[in-house]
Amino acid sequence: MNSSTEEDYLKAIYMLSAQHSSGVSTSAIAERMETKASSVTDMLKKLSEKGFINYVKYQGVTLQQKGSDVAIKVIRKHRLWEVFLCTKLNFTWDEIHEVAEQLEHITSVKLVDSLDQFLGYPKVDPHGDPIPDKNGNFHKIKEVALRDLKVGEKAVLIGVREDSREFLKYLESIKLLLGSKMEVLNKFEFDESVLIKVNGGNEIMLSSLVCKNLSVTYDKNKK
Amino acid sequence: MNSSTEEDYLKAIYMLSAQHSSGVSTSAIAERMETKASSVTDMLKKLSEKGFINYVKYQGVTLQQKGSDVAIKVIRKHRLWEVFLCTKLNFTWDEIHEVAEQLEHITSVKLVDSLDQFLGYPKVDPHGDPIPDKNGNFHKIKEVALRDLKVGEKAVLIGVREDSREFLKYLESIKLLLGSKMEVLNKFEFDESVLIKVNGGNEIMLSSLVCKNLSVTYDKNKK
DNA sequence: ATACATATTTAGGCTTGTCTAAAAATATAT
DNA sequence: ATATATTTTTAGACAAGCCTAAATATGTAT
Ligand SMILES: [Mn+2]
Ligand SMILES: [Mn+2]
Ligand SMILES: [Mn+2]
Ligand SMILES: [Mn+2]
Repeated sequence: MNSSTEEDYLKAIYMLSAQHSSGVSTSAIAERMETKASSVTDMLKKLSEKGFINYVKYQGVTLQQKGSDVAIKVIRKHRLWEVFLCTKLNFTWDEIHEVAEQLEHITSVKLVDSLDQFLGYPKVDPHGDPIPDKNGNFHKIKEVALRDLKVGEKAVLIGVREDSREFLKYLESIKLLLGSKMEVLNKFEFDESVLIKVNGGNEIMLSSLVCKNLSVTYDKNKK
Repeated sequence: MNSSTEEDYLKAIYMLSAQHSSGVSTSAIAERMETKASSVTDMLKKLSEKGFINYVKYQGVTLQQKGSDVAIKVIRKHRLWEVFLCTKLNFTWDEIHEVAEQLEHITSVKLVDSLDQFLGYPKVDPHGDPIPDKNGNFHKIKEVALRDLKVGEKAVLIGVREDSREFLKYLESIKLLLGSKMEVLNKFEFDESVLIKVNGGNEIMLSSLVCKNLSVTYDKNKK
C-alpha cells in the first residue's frame, strides 16, 4: 500500500501533467504541495524506485501507468466524498475540499463503490470536475478558460481551476455558480479584465485572476 | 492537534480503564495496540508530557480529563461511522470495524455533527455499543456477560465484547444477533460451556470463550 | 562564449513512531 | 528471605517525511 503522502504527490503530478503537457518540474510540485523542492526530490526518487513515475535528474517527471492509476483512484474518492458532503451533509462548496483531502486516503475497496452507488453514480463533483468511474474512465468536456473567449461569445460555467475558500466565496457573493450562462461584453487589455453579462441580466467586471480560473464550455444555445 | 496514533493510544487506554478499574498496564496497551511494550513506554511518556494521562514509571496509567475527552470524541466518531456504513452503505457488522478505525481520525468539527444529524442521532452502534453525544455524554445500560447468568435466567443480547470478524461471522452463522432473547438451560463447569435456548426456539451450546464475549441485559419480560 | 540567475539536487539533521536487546524493577514461589 | 520469573524501561537503531544550507546543473542575456 501507499502512504497518504505518496498518494498526494501522485495526485499533484497527475493534475500538473494535465496542464503543462511535457514533464512536470520539481518546483511546480513543490508549489502545489506547499513543501520545499528538496523534499520533492526525495519523494521523486522513492516514487521512481517504486515504479510509479519516470524520473531523470533535472529533467522533470512523468507518470507511469501504475502511478496514473493510483492518482485517478484517489481523485475518484476525493470527488465522491465531495459530493457526499454537499448533497448529504449540507456542506457548502467552499467547505468540502479540505475534508475530502483527508477522506480520499481511506482504503477500502468496498467503501468507494458503495459510496458511488449510494450517491447515484454522480458524473461531476460540486466544482464541476468529472468523477472517474470504477474503472478509472471519465470524460472531459471540452473546456476553456473564460479568459480565452472573444467579445460576443457565450458560454456556461462548468468548473473552477482553483479551490481556495476565498475564491469560491467570492464567486458565491457575485452569484456566479456552476451552470451560470455568461456573455463576454468587453475585454480590457490594459489589466486583462473582462466585462460579462450573467444569465442575460447583471453585468459584472471580472479581474484577470478570476477569468483565468473559470472553466467554461461554449454555449450550444447561441440563438 | 493529535496524531491518529496518539488518538488510538488514548482510545485503547480508555477502553482498558473501563474494564480493569485500576491503572492500565503497559503490556495491556501493547497487546491491544498490537505493538511492543517499549513502543508503548515511549508513547506514554509523550502523552504524559502533553497532559493527557497520569503516568508514573512501573505504575500503570490513568487518563486525565483531557485524555478522556479526546478518547470519547474518537469513539463517538468511530461508532457514528459504523452506523453510516451499516445503514447507508449496506456493510455487514463484521466489515465495518476496520474502515471505522480509519474514518475515526478525520478531523472536522462540522463533519461529525452533520453525520450525527444525517443518521438521525443514533444511540447505539451496530455492535450494541452506546454512541456519545456532542457533549460526550452517553448512558451505559446495565450489562453483564452471558457467562455470569445463572441457570434459568433470561436475557437479551445487547452487545459484543470482541470485534473480530471471525467472532462476528460465527454469531451470524448461528443466528445470534443483537436483540436475540436467550434463556440459560444449563451450565457445564468442566469446560465452562453453556446451553441456551434462543428466541424460545433453537437450543445452542456456547463455548466458554463465546459466553465471555457476549454482553446481555436481563430480560424484563420474564413471564 | 561568458557571466549571471534560476532550478535542482545533495548533504546533513530533525521528529514521529517503530523495533530489538539489554538493564532494571516488580512479582511470585519456595 | 532469596531465587526466579515476569514486566517495564532504557539504549541504540531505523524508515518516512520534512527542513536548511551548500553544491551543481541548466537557462538567459549580452
Ligand atoms: Mn490528501
Ligand atoms: Mn472538487
Ligand atoms: Mn484508529
Ligand atoms: Mn462498534
